[in-house]
Amino acid sequence: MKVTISDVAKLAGVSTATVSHTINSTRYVSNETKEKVYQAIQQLGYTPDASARSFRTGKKKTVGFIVPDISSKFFGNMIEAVESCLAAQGYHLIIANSKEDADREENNIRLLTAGLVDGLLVASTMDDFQRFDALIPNGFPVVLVDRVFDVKRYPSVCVSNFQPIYRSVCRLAARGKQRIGIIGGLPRLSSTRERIAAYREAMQDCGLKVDEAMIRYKTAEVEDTQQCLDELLAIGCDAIVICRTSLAADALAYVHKRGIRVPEHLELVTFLDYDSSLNRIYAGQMDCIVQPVAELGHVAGEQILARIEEPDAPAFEKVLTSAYQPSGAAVASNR
Amino acid sequence: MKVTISDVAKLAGVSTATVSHTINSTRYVSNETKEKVYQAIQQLGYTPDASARSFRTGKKKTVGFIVPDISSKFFGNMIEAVESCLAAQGYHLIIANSKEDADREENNIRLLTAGLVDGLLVASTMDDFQRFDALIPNGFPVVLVDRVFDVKRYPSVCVSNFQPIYRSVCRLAARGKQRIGIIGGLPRLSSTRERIAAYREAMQDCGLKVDEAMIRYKTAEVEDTQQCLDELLAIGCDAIVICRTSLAADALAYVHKRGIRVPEHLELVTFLDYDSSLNRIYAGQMDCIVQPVAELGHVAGEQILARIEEPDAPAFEKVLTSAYQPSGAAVASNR
DNA sequence: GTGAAAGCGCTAACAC
DNA sequence: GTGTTAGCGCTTTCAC
Repeated sequence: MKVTISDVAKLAGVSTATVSHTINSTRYVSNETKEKVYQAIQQLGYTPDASARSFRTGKKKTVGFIVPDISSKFFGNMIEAVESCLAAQGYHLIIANSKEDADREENNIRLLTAGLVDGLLVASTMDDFQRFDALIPNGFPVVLVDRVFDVKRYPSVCVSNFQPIYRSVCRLAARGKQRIGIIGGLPRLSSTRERIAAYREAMQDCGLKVDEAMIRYKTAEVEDTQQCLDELLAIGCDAIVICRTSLAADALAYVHKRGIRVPEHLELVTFLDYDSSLNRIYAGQMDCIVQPVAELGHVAGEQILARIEEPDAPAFEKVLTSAYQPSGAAVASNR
Repeated sequence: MKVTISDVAKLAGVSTATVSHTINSTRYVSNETKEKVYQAIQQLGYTPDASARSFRTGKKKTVGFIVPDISSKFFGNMIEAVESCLAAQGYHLIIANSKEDADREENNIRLLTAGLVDGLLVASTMDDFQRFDALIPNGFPVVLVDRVFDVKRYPSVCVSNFQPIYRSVCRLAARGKQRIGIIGGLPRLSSTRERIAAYREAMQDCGLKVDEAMIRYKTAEVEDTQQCLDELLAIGCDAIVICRTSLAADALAYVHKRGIRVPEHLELVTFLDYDSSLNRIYAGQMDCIVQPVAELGHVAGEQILARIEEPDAPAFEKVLTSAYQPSGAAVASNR
């Protein structure tokens, strides 16, 4: 049978209120009484029931995090940082995987906001702000992570996408590259759009012509990275910017297979997770854009906790900056 | 203000019982009444409160998973599979990170079993079964994942560690290798112990001498993979078996840096996550042991759900087998 | 075919 | 310094 607070109270010869106040340090209890209570708790092996407690108080001590891809290094590292941050404050983390599917995301938001969590972190796969907004109960604490909407109604934590791409293109141009291609991620995501915009702007600023064929997207339809590469190489690209870590390995493998040498025949710039194994092996051969994933997670965790305390604080936008690791730079060793 | 079931009942002109039965399909309700209830729910925007519900029913529809390293590809992929499996049955996943620290694990077990989850998946970092066992409330559904104890009181799902290592060593020996080294993971883990045991047995069976210096462990103390490698090379190893994916990249990078060619000068065998980028690039150069991570997660999810339904079912042990990908084999392409 | 009402275990007024 | 007690929102037994 389950041991309840009144069992403890009975055995200790005090009221349930006293037991509650004792374990929660929520009002003065004499040392003598405390002693009796702890004794009884010990003896019965009592553990307060978390679900009764959260039902009563309305606080779940739990945060939900909806990610588009749990198993990726990018979100994996972020999840780790978020969990650390929450655990330090006695909060738990519920993970939901949207798999880049808006319907799944919608479903997850509904389930989690219905009394399961105190706040929600979302790396949204939605492009429609109205749809997202309609799902969030009034005043429910939400922090957007990594991906934002045009309408800035929710606080967000993300990484600057513009600057590193702009800089990459300029560096390539300065080294004499003329036909710089780019492979983006899902076109609907804010991060992808920002990166492509940066690419266009940099190309123009460097006096290079933007050939629309040099802009490719890695979508579900374009299954094969190889195909993207073939097409870019076919139209004479001498440098390629890769916007997703997950493509970098495929690209390198394929390029090697075709006997194309990096960076002599083709220059590559890629986003890379800091502790990706690729980073340790290939960093010297290409410019790498390393996003501060752990910091992103940490800040996201802090912010959602802050909003749980203070749901009506004004929305803010926090933008972190990526590290830039030029080819040839020494690679920091990693744990 | 929060909309409750009685608000709905009032508006619909029925009792709360009827509302409850309507939304849960738990007893007959006339179509007419149903209609009224749904109408009221719609109108008020009612959502049943999950925490009241779980308090009342005792079912949280939530499973905890304590992992030693959230951000690793191995556990990341497993988490993904577990989440899929649970989500399909309407369950949520709470993730806790023990960071290979027994005290953190203990704390997590305590917190999660205290009314937060219906069942627990644990990839335990503990070596002391008594300690672990004492933490689990009587009859609480638990499934051990990837790491087991000598005492088989809990059901478990893991991967055969013996066979792939044994086979690797035999293959290396057959190719004429004489001094085969091995770098294991944390010595206290069941997986590590099984692998080292397999190594010893295979070496003996192949008529090779086991030099204790050829058995190294990657612990927190031995910070550097390079040091392990240097020492193994110094004592003349002509092949090395690497038991942790995370070491493989470091090892390859270092070996390349030292100008040692694989597999001409040194043969490598490594555990590798299926979708590791290394897999796609280096698989041809070394024998790889690919663990069925997703299947592991899927089975673990199934099993914990089964035990939540049937907590007293006899403990079982499920052992999955790794795939063996010999060097030179074509690498399966990956999403 | 539906309603009334008793709690689930806990916290937090309010009372003394 | 401690006790009494009213619920939190829901499910479910018992009754009609």
